[in-house]
Amino acid sequence: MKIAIFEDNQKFRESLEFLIVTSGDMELCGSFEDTNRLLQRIEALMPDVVLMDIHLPGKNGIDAVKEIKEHFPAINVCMQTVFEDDDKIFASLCNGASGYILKNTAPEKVLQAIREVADGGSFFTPSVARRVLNNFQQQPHPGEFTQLTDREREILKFLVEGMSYKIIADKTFISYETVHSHIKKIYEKLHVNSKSEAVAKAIKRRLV
Amino acid sequence: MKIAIFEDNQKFRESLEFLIVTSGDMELCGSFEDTNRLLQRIEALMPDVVLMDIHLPGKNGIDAVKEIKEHFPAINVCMQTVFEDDDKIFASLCNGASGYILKNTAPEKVLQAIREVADGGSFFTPSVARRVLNNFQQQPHPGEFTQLTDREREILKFLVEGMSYKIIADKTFISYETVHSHIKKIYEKLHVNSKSEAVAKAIKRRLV
DNA sequence: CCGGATATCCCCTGAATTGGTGATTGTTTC
DNA sequence: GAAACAATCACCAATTCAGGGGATATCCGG
Repeated sequence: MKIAIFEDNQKFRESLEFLIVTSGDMELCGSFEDTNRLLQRIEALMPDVVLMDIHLPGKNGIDAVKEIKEHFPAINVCMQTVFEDDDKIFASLCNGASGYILKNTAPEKVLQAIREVADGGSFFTPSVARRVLNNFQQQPHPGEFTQLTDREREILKFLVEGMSYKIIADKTFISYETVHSHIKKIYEKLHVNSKSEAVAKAIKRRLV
Repeated sequence: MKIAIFEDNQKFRESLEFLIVTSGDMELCGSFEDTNRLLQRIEALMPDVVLMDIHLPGKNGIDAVKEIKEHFPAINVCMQTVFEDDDKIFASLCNGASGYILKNTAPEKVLQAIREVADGGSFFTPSVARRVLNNFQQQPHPGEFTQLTDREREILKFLVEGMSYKIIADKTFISYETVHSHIKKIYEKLHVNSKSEAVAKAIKRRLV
């Protein structure tokens, strides 16, 4: 299992190197303090897992992940950084990182994270996992959808699928005008006044 | 740290009980094979963490989480189950679970998960973490959005915000007819033929 | 039995959207 | 230098939507 490191802090980089080479099952195939010639380096080394810092000379780690995943989707990247804010976490994950651990993570946990990531799994520091989860849960404002009747919810779903009044009328065996009525009611309850707004709200509040 | 268990398989429940009582830092405050009188039990015991199975006599574990979190938001719940399908995972997490581990998880990892969850963090089995992550990333079909030009993307965003052609024209300082043109092009590229479909696709493929 | 909520249907009008078929001007690319 | 693309604008016809009126029928709780 080949590991590459991108980390600008020399002390920290050296301790990571030590951790890898003494791990027993990993091979350190590269260790860099910047992201210069990123793709050439990656291509030459073809690591299984990349440990990536965020603050780096050259392009930052978040953009680096994107590039790596674009060109080498099979390589799994694990972020390792001091940053714990939603922006950086989500940007990294959206760009394709498979793991996200903080720098205060215990050495054996770091190795564990690398192994999981290499194995196609994911590993988050608990506090990061919590943030991901919170974003995931994003409770619908209680009482903004519950107030929709079953029929209204059903019709809203059809709207989300992009159907016209007429098609919905056919699908549900009710008249065009009834669809119209329901939708008027939906708009009123959701405080919107067009199909696209209703669709946007429905999806964002996870009705789909 | 008080732990309560809900698990219908007797063997498995007993091994969990053993694990907890021998952990050193945890106290087993309750262990049940069904969800009857769920809230009364919880209220009487006030555990810090609940280990919850999904398949249970009485109401299932997913609904149970919802009830617990509604009435006792401070209690953290960790699912422990054999199910690894997106539906059950996401339903549990949306209902407020803080962790999700599979039944084949090593004992020490289970304890670790409980500790993390009690601490306000989250813990996922790596394969579950991966699913959460995938849902989070929702890869845009490569080349379905990348093919949109900057201008088109910009206009698509306005559509998602629910704006009309006219408003978009004003916002972008171009004519109504140009907006019309761009939108025609967008529909063509996304293979849709209405605002709401475009909006749905844009949101689902994470353009927002 | 009444009021309220839900589901169904109808009409009308003005506004917005959609789908064609153009055209012009740059820029980039081969 | 031609071809391809992006961005801009225009006109027209058909369709769809949005918002405003109404009207029944049912069911449910008090």
